[in-house]
Amino acid sequence: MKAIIPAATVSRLPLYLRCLGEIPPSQTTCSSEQLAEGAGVNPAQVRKDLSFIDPPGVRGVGYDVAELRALLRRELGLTKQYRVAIAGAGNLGSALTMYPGFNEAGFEVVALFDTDVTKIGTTINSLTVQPFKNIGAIVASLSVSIGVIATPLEAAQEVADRFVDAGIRSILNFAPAVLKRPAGIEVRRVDLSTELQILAYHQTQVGG
Amino acid sequence: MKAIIPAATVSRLPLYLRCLGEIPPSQTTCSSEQLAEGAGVNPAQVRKDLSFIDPPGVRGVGYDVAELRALLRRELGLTKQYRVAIAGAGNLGSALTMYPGFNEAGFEVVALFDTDVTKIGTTINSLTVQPFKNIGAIVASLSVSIGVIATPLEAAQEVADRFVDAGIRSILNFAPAVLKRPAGIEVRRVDLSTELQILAYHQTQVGG
DNA sequence: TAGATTGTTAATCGATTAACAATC
DNA sequence: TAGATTGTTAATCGATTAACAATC
Repeated sequence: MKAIIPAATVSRLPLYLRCLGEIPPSQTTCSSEQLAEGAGVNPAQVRKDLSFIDPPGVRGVGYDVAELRALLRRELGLTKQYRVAIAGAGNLGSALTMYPGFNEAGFEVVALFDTDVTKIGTTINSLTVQPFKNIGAIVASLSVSIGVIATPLEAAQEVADRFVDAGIRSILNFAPAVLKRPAGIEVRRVDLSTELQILAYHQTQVGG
Repeated sequence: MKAIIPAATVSRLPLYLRCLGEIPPSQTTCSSEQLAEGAGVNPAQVRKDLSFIDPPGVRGVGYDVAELRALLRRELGLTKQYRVAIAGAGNLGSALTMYPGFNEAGFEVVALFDTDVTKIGTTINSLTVQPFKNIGAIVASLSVSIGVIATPLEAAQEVADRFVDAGIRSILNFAPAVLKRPAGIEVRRVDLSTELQILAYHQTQVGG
């Protein structure tokens, strides 16, 4: 069992990884200050974060770019490919299916579900929309490990329950719902309307 | 000037608001425990959060649903309508333009920009895609106050700069970039790939 | 050696929560 | 009154950051 990395640190590691990817090959070493700049955090934060993963840093020199990159990928579990299923083939689900960033980051969308009979059987990004009731068999046969909920609010809890039944333990939820789920199931919520509401609050603050 | 509400509290207020919206009209009062359940937090957290906005709570009774709802909407600045401009008319930008949750929450997408000449002039959700270079005039004439970046990474900083030039002070950024910007400009970042990477990390933890 | 930069400690800061008096 | 539930304090917890010895 690996050391437990604080959640706040885990959420910053991908930023460091991205920052490393933007460093030109001519530069073989980088400092915590450079990573901090790229991630928008404090240099001490970077060093503290990296201290959880036994980093390849050399005092007076910095971090070896290639080594740190490989280490971060290993720690984040990105050395293997993850297969993703998306529930909800509406505008958002379709856009996510075609989102290039997922593939770039090593994730592959392999299944797309909907309950709407007018959508089932249609093809989006060379993926045929499947009836949601087949989720169990499809998730098992395609070894899906991450489920994405891109359905309306009303369907979200039901979809989450079926995902869990099908053996999925990681869920990315775009519906504005706080999902009930058993222990051990990780849910990340992306709530687009809430993000705008938070921005709206700040407009009231700065004299807008 | 209003009291400053901690950022963590601000990000939970929309959850309480949503929870209140789901309470049937027959129930005129609700407890911190009920709100906590709906938002997935501790009841003490709810009371503490609400204490920043002088809540209409009555000891032994609870909060008046209608009053608390109105207060939260007022505090979050949701009593007025906000106009939103989206940069990037690709799959994600198109999906966001059609996202029903924005309108439900009181936000109106009034402009959609792209630099791609094959997209300019086409119509998405009855909105004509505009050339990005016209952003200044359009933002001013339509009183846009929130900008959304749904472009590829390469264009994100440039779009942010133009948004700021055009007078936008609140930005929702879907590109995986940490944007440089002047003080007083609020940016919320939604990084879809990073969310998956965080989920991937947890799969390495629980024995996946 | 002098300069640079890490790794780590300890201090600071802020957020969460338990506890309970106030009070309906 | 007894029971319920808020508002608030104080304790706890965890995250951030300044500082600096270690060391290349």
